[in-house]
Amino acid sequence: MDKNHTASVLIDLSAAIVSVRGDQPVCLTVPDVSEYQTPGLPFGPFYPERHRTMEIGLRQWVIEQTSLDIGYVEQLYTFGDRGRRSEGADNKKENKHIVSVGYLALSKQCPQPNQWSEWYKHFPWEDWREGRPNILNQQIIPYLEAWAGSDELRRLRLQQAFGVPDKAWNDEFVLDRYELMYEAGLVWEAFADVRQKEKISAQNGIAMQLDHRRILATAMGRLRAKLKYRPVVFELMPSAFTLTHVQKTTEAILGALLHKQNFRRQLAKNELVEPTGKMSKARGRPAELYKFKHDESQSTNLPGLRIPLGKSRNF
Amino acid sequence: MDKNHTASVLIDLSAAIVSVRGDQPVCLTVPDVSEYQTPGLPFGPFYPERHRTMEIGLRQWVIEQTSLDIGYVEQLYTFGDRGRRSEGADNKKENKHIVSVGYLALSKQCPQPNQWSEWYKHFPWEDWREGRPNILNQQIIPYLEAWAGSDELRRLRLQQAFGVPDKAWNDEFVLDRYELMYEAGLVWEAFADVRQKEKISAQNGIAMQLDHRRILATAMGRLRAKLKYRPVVFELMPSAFTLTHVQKTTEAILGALLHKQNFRRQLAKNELVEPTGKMSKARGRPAELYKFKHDESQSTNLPGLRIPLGKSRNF
DNA sequence: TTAATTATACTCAATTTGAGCATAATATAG
DNA sequence: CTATATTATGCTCAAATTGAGTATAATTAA
Repeated sequence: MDKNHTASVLIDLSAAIVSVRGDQPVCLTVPDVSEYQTPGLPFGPFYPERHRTMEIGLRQWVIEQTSLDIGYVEQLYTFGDRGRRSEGADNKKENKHIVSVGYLALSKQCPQPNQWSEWYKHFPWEDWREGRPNILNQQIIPYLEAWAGSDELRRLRLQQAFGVPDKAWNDEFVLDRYELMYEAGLVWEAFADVRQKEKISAQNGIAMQLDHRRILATAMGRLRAKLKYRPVVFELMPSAFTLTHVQKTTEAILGALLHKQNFRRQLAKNELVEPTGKMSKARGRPAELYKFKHDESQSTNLPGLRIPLGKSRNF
Repeated sequence: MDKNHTASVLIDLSAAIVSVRGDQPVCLTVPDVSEYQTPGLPFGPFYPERHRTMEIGLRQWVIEQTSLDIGYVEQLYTFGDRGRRSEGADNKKENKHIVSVGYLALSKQCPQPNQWSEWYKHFPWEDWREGRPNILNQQIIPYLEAWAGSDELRRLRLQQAFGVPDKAWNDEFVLDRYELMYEAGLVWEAFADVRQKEKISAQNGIAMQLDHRRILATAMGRLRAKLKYRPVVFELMPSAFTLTHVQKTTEAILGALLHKQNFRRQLAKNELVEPTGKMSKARGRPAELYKFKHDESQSTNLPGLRIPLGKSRNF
């Protein structure tokens, strides 16, 4: 067998470029021209001859295509089963297989509002800031329970991912939940057939092209996890900010509310921020403006702010 | 420009297959036939037409080539700059670029002892179980300080990675340390030139082929980190074990000693193990034999044993 | 029989956490 | 101008967790 032939692939560098607008985490998307108009993540091919590393390649085309200042970049995962349907009719003209390397990038600003898509429109079950999302009990869980039936392994995975019936919800398991819903046929992307697609339409969040929603799920989970032990929030903050602003940003990403005083205690103890002396002007009492104490290039390795998640949630 | 030509690559799936033999973490290696006889990690090409996902591809050739039972598998990182030297003379016959996807796999047994290589022979500065390794103060740190000179960024990275002069050693920053040493020309792999290679010979740990030592460093760091919040140790344990055995295995991987009583307290609190009723027979007082309470497929997501690292270290 | 070795139970102070109350400083409604 | 809403910040306090031991038990080896 000709190894070089069957083993040759193209590499796409896909980026979940995340920012926070107001109290909503958003993600840069590009519109789809095809019939379904599902948005997709921006991506570019990796040219090994031009770029020494893949991260350099990624930064390159992000600058070219978006002219965004992305500071923090982290490789997420490499997916070999891109659209997951090699039987599908989609890749007719391409003979080559495509492997996509997913990246998470953080951006302080998000200009051109219509290019940015809110996380929780794609994952409505992930935002618990106003309590347990209705969609869970009304749609997702009943369907998944039926799907699991008496299959022991399925029930176990259901318990792990969604916490049903008696375990706690873990905000980091975004990907596990999405994968389970995919397998159970609860998301649009799981169907190759047009008629089946139309049946579930835009329920359970807005779909994305190819495996892009999966990459976004990976990004969300990773960012939520990282937030708890590395000070990456500051990659999403302007140079001066109030402590409440940091908290709101953190809450947006976690999809959960935090105890205010304890959150500040952690920030203070970890000595991550220092006051600028200036004050913010808003509705209530003015707040001190702070700035991040350290060089941002360090934020990957710094000890980070342990987030006070509390017991009961919702404060 | 012909995009399809310049963007086409081959994908190698490289595996750091880790086990623990006695009190030493080991890694499966394959011997090198070239003049230097540097060992390498096992790897196999990814055939997208044959394997639905890359993890399936990896498991496939591991079974074929090693007939090992690897339970836990985790994708580590995808390296686009394989040998890091596209100018080098090594890839003369190949026109294709190679991207290597690194995996971490855990194995309970390690038969054929000579095929397995001890971690700390490749990374002697990473084992702190008998105190701070001499090689640090005697060789590595002085050299790195000279290399850093008055370069602010270099000194900062030195502080981050090696804790000099006043920060604590972080056992997870294995890759950062290796990368720094690579850049500073402290490891064999950093040189393309034969004469330069011979100058540093086998100091600073046994070298490996291509970027394999980098992949191993990534694996070590990731496993050390994971150990602290997920019960992956049990992927390295036999079906029945003593608590001391768990601790010794954990210490081997972390390269640090732990407080015995507190370690057991964590195990007890997290309800990860249950007694089998049988006893071990060894030198001192016999110890209860335990078994892992949960299905091992769960160990990826379980809450895990928070390791009591202590303040002063060395108990 | 003693010493060395290993296992396990238990203690206790220090620290960290979860959860809350109290008070301060501003804007805005009336 | 005063009351009220709103936000910021200081402080308390019990509960839980952690770090670091001491004490004692059950073996083997000398």
